[in-house]
Amino acid sequence: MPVTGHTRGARRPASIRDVATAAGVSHQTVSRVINGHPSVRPATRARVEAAIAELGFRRSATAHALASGRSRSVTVLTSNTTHYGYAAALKGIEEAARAAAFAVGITVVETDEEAEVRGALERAADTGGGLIVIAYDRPGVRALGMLPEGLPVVAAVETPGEPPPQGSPWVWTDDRQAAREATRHLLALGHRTVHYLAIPSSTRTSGGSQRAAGWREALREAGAPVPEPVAGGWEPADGYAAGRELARDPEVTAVLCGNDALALGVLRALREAGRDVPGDVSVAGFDDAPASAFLTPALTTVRLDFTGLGRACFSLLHGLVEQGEPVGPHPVAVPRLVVRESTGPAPR
Amino acid sequence: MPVTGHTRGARRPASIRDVATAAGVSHQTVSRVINGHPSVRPATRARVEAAIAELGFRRSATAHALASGRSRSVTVLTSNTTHYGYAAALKGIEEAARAAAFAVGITVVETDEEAEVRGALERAADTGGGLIVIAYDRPGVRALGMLPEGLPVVAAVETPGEPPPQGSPWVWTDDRQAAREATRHLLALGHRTVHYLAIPSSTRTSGGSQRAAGWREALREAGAPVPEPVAGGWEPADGYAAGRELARDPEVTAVLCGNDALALGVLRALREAGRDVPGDVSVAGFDDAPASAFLTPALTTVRLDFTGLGRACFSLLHGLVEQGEPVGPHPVAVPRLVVRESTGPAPR
DNA sequence: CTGAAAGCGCTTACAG
DNA sequence: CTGAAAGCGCTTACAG
Repeated sequence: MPVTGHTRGARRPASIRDVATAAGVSHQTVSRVINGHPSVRPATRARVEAAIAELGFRRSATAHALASGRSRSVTVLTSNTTHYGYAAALKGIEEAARAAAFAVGITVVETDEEAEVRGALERAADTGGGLIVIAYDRPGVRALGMLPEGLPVVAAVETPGEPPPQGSPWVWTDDRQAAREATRHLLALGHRTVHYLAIPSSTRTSGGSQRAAGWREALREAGAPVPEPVAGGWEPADGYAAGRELARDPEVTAVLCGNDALALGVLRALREAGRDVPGDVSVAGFDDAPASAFLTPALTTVRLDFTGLGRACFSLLHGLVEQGEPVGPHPVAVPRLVVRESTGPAPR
Repeated sequence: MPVTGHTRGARRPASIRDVATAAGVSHQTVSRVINGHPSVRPATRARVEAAIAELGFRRSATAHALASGRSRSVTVLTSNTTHYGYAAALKGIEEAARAAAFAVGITVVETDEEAEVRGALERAADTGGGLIVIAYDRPGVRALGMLPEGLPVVAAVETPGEPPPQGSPWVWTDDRQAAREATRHLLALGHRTVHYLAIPSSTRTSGGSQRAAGWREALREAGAPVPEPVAGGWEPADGYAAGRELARDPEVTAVLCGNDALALGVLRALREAGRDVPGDVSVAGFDDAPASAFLTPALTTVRLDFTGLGRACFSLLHGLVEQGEPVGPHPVAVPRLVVRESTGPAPR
């Protein structure tokens, strides 16, 4: 038989009314002091604060949310929590949220199906908190397209190019420029062209991301041939599979990968095929994941500050919900190419 | 001037009362149908359901939580969200929670300071949901020691050895046995002994974890000398630093690492020092992270099903809050040693 | 500066 | 099988 009642001695958490009684004021006054309202006499405030301390009172977040319609919380909508960039952004959001005493919820949306996305959005709206959407891929972009009105949201996007929904602040890093730089680096090494191994992007085609765009631009600027981008995935295994194909083609001497995990798989495939890196082919990645500097060969890659981006997302959101101020789009740390051992002069 | 009122035409979400009016019943009856209460006449139920569909009604999770004192949510308390094991466990929890339509919150606790841990616990309790604590390290273990009563909690622990707090279900993998196996594997290859590079553990000393215990047991069983465990960290950079030291000692021919990330750093350090793996020294890891099979040499490691463990945690918690049933400790998938290229016969 | 009233959207006994 | 009442713990106008 399930026990429902409280055991004697089990302390029900103190409510605002318990505090009021203890301090000899109305619960309304208690509400004022916990909300930092200015018009409370110092002596009154002191009494209330003493009662709060004594009873160990903590305001119920759920009651607060219901009554006020708002809550100190943020939910992050993402399609994934483990891939390096996503995990790092989540980490940045969490750190900033914790510092601001905001609760963080996470809702992952795996597809861009309307019902699934809508459900996630409605649940987020119901919390009375804010929303951060990681819009690097289809589910995220879809969510941005169907935001319920009144929901405070900031998004981490690939590019601020598309029309911002109802003036929501967007945060991004200049992936395109970074890809262009990485490609130029490879071209400057004497490679005739650079092949691109793509991660799934926010657009339908694997060649539609900002990274792909930057790569393509650099190639065109240099008058180099533009090979078809090859569709990769997220994981080393995907890179390995693609790498085996790439290894067969003696024409490929340089490959830029959409992330470091793919590059890692490519490295392995190349080695198995007997092609030396960087002697025969150069490989570069994106992210600068913690492992990348310790691979052999150490990976040339584009350092992206996802954690900083996460923090920026949160601080923008915080401004939005606290001050209600309109906040503009907001770029963060510029990506930086880190040249290590996996890229070198073109063969011959 | 902040706009407070609703714009004309902006739809306030339908409440239980709106539905009641539309269906010609009391809001109480609406409550019954949305909660699947049996005693509702089919015709009545149908009318209510039609009204729900028409108005697009969704029950407010926060009102539900306040009124009932319970909510369909789980908060996971962890010290980290990015290290492989933690991230994978979180992923498992999230997937299972999503399938059960539970919201998931995450609160990270970086230290085992009492105030910090207590705060996190109280916030979790306030949600009216359940708690999953990842207790592989000090913050988590500390949390288990100060659980508020009445909070449904399940923990992922290193070992079920310590006294379970108020009969909470614990989930674990047999890390000790796994470490023992890995160590035996190395010993069987002819190594005189095996060095252990530790991740931070739930106990004060780096040699206090279950992994360390299993390693030590295997050594003792074999009558091999037991070297002092070396304190590592979590990241490849930590493994690299430790690896440089290890590389100096010609006596070390086999090293077991507390996780794959450390092993990756050790691999690099060894190579830089001119020591061949596995020719001169064998290296094994723990986790079987996605990258490990694609390193060169491919890493011998212990495969741990963290995602499954996360799922198990959630399902236990689900049982706890839905059926109120007491649930016992619960082991999950046995770890499995995966032998690849980084371990081989002892030199000479 | 402070209090009495009403209400946020639901649930929980209690009647019928 | 269904409804009227009270209440979850807070906040929001409204008075004074």
